[in-house]
Amino acid sequence: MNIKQELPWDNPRFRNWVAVARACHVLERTLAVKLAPFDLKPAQLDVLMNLYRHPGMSQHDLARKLLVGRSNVTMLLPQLETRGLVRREGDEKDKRVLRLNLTEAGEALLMKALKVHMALIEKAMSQSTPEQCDMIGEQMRKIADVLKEA
Amino acid sequence: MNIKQELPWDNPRFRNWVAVARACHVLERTLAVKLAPFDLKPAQLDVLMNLYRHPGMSQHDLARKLLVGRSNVTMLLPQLETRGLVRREGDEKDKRVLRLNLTEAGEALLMKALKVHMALIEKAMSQSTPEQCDMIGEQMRKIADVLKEA
DNA sequence: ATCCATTAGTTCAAGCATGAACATAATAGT
DNA sequence: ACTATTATGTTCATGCTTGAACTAATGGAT
Repeated sequence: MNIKQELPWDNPRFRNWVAVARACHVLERTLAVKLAPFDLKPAQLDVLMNLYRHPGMSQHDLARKLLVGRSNVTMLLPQLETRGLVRREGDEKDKRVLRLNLTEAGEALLMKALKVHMALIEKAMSQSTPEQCDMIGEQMRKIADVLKEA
Repeated sequence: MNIKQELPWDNPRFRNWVAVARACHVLERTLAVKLAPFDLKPAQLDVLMNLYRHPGMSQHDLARKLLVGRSNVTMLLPQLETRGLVRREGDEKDKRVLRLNLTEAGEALLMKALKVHMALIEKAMSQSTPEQCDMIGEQMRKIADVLKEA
């Protein structure tokens, strides 16, 4: 049997996925640079975005949304809390969980950072027609679903 | 002026890009799990793949291909060299550069790991038609180009 | 009531990636 | 030839993420 059985580089799926990964990587790095003036990392912006959309969520739920470990959330939050961007208060009924909310300052900073994030994504996706863009999103959601069951 | 000027969540481009980022994230994590039996990280597999396709490349070139810093490559290579997967020899003409090559063992391990990688990507992209898949790749390459000039 | 399993959050050590500062080699200008 | 600039690779301190081990609270079974 041939060692070099149909090399991946000849496979369209492979080549195209590599392109996806590269685009993600580049956009992530670029975002990090653009967020530096706000003293925010992409991961921190993700936290603020999720708390804005889901006020009062627990750290566990946040970790699942962000696709990271619970310990990561534990390490991430104190920084934001100390900076007065996030408020963390224990749940009355279940004393294990901590309810997370944005402060005024947190929401204000989020709005400023979102403008930068939006502008970057607009720039990146401006190459695609709305139909192409929707199709990409649809396929990517399918991929995430398929892999989550793996 | 309204603080909540057209929130990003209503913007198709934003929503769809978030899907791209999530899909990337999930696939990367899944790949890490599937590569564990080979004692390989995704980043290390990337190195092997690039050395296979571009034998004799320098560390600087490798760093650019991988979109990482030069120091990262410096930290990454000794592990692979010690394991006998990669050979590093100084260039004759330019004594600054180190020429990188896969060993027999490195190539053999790469082939095994590639099967896993390919299978994962096949599974993920099997949802898309070949036309959709190509279109996605094309758009993503455009995105990477647009952002690199940023 | 008591025990056991589950769940939320924390702590900690290890592994990675980064950027700045550095050493060395090549090159261009004079 | 001599100097200044540029390029390659390394070192090191920092910060991020992870997974395993831990504490504490909840809930269900007997």
